Amino acid sequence: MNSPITGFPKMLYNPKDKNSIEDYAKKLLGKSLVDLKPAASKEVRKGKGSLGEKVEKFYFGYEPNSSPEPDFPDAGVELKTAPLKNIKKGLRAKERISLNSIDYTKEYKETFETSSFWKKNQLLLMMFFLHEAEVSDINFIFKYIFLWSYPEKDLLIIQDDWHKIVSKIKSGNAHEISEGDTLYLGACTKSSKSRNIEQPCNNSVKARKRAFSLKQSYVNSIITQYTNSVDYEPAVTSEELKNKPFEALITEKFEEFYGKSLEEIAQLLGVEVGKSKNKTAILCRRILGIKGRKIEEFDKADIQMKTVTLNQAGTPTEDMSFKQINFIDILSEDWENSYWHEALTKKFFFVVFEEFENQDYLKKVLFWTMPHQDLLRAKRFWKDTRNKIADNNFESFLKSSDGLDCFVRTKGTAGEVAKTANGSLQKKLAYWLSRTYIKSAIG
DNA sequence: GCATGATCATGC
DNA sequence: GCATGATCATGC
Repeated sequence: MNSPITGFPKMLYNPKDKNSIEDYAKKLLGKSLVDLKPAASKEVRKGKGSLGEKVEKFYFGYEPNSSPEPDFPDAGVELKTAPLKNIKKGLRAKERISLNSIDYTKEYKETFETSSFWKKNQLLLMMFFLHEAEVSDINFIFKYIFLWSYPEKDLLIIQDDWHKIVSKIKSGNAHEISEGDTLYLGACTKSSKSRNIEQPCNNSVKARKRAFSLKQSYVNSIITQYTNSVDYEPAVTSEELKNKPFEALITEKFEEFYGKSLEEIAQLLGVEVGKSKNKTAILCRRILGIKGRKIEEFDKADIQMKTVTLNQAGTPTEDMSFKQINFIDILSEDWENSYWHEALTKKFFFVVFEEFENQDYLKKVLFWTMPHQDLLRAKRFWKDTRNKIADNNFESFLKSSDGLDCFVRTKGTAGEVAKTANGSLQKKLAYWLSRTYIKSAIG
């Protein structure tokens, strides 16, 4: 134990026994920290992570620390308090879970088994609480508390993720690490205020400070597994993952249909796809053996599947639309927590068809993450758009003919309008990526 | 062939 | 009822 607080009652739990720790933690279910530990109200610290520190100090009775060991070293248990949000369908992860920060100078010398991530985070005591605006953290109610270890199949993907992150450090590209590089285990940026730091294999470019993290989408899957509300189907098996990386396995499943038309593929699979606008998306799921709507690994990794149709010149026939611009929300965003940044730092899965004599033929598929340089250009576009909205200037957004990667264009059902910050109404607009840019991305 | 404004189909 | 992904229709 790390320096127990003097006078703390002995043996509320056995710090060497994971089950004892879990049982003791579970006494907080349906309660807030201050319900059981009124003394916590004296602590003045606020902000992100402060509830976790208060739980450590007032509930478990040890001082928060930044040790490379798990919080309960003898039991191998790392404590994680994590916020939930309430949406229509129930409780969901409010954000990713940040784990230990990455020491670029050390991590790349390790194997997965000796890595800082694995040493500290192989067994997590999850303490999910419902976050509420305008409520102080000691009053948040704990909803789910349980020990979490990674299922074998997830762990195969997480190992691969760890190797991807480390290989960027090794190749001197720590400054180009993106959350879209990996599937479940991410390398998220630390506070935007922290200065860039040295990386070991590249003396000329500093890198953002990052921490290992479980992606928000993966945290959601932890919750749905715990609450038995899984609604997705797997595209690959553990056995397959032992032989090949996820991306290669998925690509293979599509390769056997390269050169075939939508109709031919449907026929070969013995499925009916109809004529709707989402027929391609349905067919893609069928190719992966998915009968329903959700693909387990795509869902957990938050991979954006996008279908692209090329004309005979090899240019996509359409630009690619994203969400509507929320004219009010964008004003309180900064770049790193903006919708557009989030949308572009995800991993994409492009399914590319080629149009020929009114038929669409499957040409290829690829996983893609936006390169760092392009993201910097997207940032300039986003700032321009945000500034114009802030100035109530809705007449001069960057548009398709400006020839940039990103532009603003209308979107929405017949004549729909949306509110702006000053209460006026404007035609609904969306973020778009130009077909020229998509062409260069899919190569 | 492309830029642009507009709208559809689906699902939640 | 509306957001989202996708596509259409028109004009040049």
